[in-house]
Amino acid sequence: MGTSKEVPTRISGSSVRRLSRYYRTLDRVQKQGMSHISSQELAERNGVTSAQVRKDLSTFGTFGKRGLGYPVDSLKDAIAGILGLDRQWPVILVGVGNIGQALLRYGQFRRQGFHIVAGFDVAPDKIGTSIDGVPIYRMERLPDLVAEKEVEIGILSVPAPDAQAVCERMGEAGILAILNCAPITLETPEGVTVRYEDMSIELETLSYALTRGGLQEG
Amino acid sequence: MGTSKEVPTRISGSSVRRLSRYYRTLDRVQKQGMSHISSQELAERNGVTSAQVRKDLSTFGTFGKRGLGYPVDSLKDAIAGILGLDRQWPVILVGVGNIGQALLRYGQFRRQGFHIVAGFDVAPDKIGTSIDGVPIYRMERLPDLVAEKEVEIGILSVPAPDAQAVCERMGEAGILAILNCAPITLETPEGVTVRYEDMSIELETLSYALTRGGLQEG
DNA sequence: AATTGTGAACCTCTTCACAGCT
DNA sequence: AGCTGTGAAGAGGTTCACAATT
Repeated sequence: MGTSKEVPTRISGSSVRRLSRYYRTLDRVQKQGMSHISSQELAERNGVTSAQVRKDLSTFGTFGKRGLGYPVDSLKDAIAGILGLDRQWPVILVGVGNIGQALLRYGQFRRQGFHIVAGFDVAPDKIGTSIDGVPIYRMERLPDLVAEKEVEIGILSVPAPDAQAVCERMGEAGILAILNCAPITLETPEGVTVRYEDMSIELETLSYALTRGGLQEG
Repeated sequence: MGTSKEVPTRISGSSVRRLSRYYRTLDRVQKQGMSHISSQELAERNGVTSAQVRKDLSTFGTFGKRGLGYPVDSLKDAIAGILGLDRQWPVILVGVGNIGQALLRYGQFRRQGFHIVAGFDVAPDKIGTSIDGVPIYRMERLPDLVAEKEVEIGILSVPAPDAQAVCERMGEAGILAILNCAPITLETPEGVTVRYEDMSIELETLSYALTRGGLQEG
């Protein structure tokens, strides 16, 4: 029965990530036919405390029933609404190299509502082809395709030395949110949100943990 | 001249990630022939404050010269030592699918000291082949190859439903650190460190930012 | 004059603990 | 009795601001 509260001013990235994980859990238990779930169980399945789960949810409304737990169906819908997963997001991908191609072929995104509608690259042998049904265009087409398909989200998977320049072109083309897979810190254009997907850094974090023994936080 | 302090008990993941980024910046400016760099400049290039940079470094020792900044060469070496980047890390990869193959072909890891020495899969048509020079084995070979090559780090890139079981087999085989690319929260075996590389969650974070407008933290 | 290293202040996120529903 | 929702307490991480040093 998600009583919606006033929009909370600003939520931390970690809190949003946890909501995504709860959503997955709810999707899974829903398929198993479970009708209610307690903060305790949601917590255990996600490696956090039950207080954390309740706090995260209470930021956005009152979803549970005391003594009973949370109704799976309506909580799932509520989180979908909060995260904006109750719609389709057209996405473009710039950089159809090794990693970019794998992402184009990764069907999971589409299933979750993120539909890659176009790829972009500079390599002449890639332009004009299509990968897993996604057409590959030359970089010059970026602005008009972003406008035409009303795309707000872009995946950046070019080599590190090109990433900053491409990031700027994406911003100019009207992209508002970038998932950066290049191993470099970007100077973000005004009004654009950037998230990092950086495997090298995570490997180095593991290297640190093995070298020094132990890390705070999951 | 990195005076090493007593080993700090426990460092946050974010702090380690920032050190990785500083390391990259140092690598870049070193190639440009810069001999010293200030906390201010290191900060700007990484989107943090100069106090943050100084605090991060001071956890591990005294590396700078007041009035001058940090000597690039020796600071880079010091961070390499802290993160354990002053050696080669043999790595195994389990799950030679779409994403796994891209990672096998991604040369960047090797350049950073993470050398994928073997891939594992259940598909008979993959077993016995090799991808970009990395031989692919059947899952049963996991324990003996981990032992033989003295591998501590593993990349997990199997489909979500198989991830928990594979994670446990990796733990039993002697793997101590896992980079999980499957979109699911793992119940970590005792003594094993896990990091998540979860593009779907980052996309959902972007979806949230676009829907609700704004996110805390970079 | 410039810039580090760091205690103290500040802020944010997490956990506690318990009142209040069901 | 069971479990949520939440104010208050507690931890942890970040920034301030300035003495110390080159």
